[in-house]
Amino acid sequence: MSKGITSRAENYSQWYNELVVKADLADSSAVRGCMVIKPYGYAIWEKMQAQLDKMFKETGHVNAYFPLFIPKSFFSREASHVEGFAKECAVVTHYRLKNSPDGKGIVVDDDAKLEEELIVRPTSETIIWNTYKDWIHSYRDLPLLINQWANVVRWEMRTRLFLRTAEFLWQEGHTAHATKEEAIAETTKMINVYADFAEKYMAVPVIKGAKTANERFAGALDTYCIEALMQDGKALQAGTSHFLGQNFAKAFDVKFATREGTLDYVWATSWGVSTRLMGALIMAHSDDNGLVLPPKLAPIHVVIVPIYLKPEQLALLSVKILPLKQELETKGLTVKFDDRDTVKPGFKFAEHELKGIPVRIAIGPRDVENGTVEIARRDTLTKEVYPMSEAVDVVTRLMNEIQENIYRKASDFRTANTYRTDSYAEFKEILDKGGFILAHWDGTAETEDRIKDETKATIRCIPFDAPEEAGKCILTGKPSNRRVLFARAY
RNA sequence: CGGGGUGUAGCGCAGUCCGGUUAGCGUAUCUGCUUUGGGAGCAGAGGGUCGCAGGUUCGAAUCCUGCCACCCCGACCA
Repeated sequence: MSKGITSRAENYSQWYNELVVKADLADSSAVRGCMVIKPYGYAIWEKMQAQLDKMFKETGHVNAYFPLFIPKSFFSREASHVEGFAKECAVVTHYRLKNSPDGKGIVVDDDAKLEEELIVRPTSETIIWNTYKDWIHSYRDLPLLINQWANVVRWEMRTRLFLRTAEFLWQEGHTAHATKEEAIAETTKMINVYADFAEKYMAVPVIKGAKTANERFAGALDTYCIEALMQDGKALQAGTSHFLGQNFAKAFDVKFATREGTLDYVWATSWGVSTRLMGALIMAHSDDNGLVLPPKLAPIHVVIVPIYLKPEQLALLSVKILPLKQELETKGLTVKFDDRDTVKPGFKFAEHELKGIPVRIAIGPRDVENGTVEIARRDTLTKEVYPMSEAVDVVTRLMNEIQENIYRKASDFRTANTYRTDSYAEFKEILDKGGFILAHWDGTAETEDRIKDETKATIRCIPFDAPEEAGKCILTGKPSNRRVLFARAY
């Protein structure tokens, strides 16, 4: 890496603070571990939301909303779930404040203690399954395919902007099915939706696979995930889809009358992606000049910068620019005409690059004279002069080219940083450089833990497409029949 | 929760060890003129509970005590 935003930083938090703050995406908030998502950052999230929501609906899901507060007793009904989440929950214990007797501000009113504490949801399985009990009685009520867009709170000991904030925005799908097979099919379907979204929209290549028992969601029988590789060589879990079996149905007593007239517990799945995807997007593509956004998720596709000396010249340029803007908009593009007279063109160029706007058009008096425009692309930082008449075609073509190019770049990067090794010594060396490692593992939690302790590497997943291959565990030498994906992760 | 660090103008920092002019620099902001095809220049102006509370002192950003907040490293983490 050369000089610039990505290389100046000594660690990723610093990298992040520098880029995220400068590109106007988010700030740390006054509240521990939380963030303020700024308008430009939120606009990117809205684009993600819109596309994901469309994909959920295309796969038969509908949206609903469930409470933020979960009675503590709900939580303890599923044993492994409470074990997985209890340590990191925010708890509401009182419902009133009062003026402090000493006149110094406000204190919690001890008389207003809740009989049962409320947990601020870290995930909604429990409150949703408590509701599903009333909604599901017959096989005719199934499948129930619901998604919720919400905020959740997890009081993590250590937070990182976008990657692990105390409060974050996400969607969580919660489905109920009559059969095990159907629930597993749903789990697979949704991990595929996530993978498609990551690759086709975010332009981030991902590896689909199953989590090991150690890394599985608390309360799930199986967890599928997509894993992406960031530019610093660390892995990021970008989305998960869980097969919950009948665990929650049993915990919340959700039974249904089958077609055959028997009574059975329903089969469940849950799946989610969060604002962490913003982190993935930033870390996967950004360069030393700032953010690089895939056109399909960029809030602004094209910025037009007029170059002029006097206000009269801006008026003349506008005559050329406004019709061009309009024509681009009819092609479905979002176009910003940056006619601010408070900053110079050079400043605008740098600013739009920092924000990752895919294409920039500059028009000055020289262009008006020649009937041309200058078109610059963010991904390659190259610029060329075209006849005005070709501008719309060039820009629409560039949208596809840039989308493909940044995917290819990320994909090439991943290929170059994915290793296979059968030597534990080499395994450790590779980890220090960063990247994915495909290696054999004996399948035991003990080995997985020991590797984690010794190297900080975790098994990201057992890739679905891992071919059968006889080998020996990298640590113990015991037999293994396929390679699994190791990496240091966020 | 353990280890380390930092709190001084919107932002970034110096000053603190060794107390002493009116608390300073960069940047941003405002005004004016000149500039405008890659982050403008000059001149002037405004902006401060020095994290909070107490103490020592003729005098505290600076020393002492207590507290708070944030950041980094670790433990932890669908």
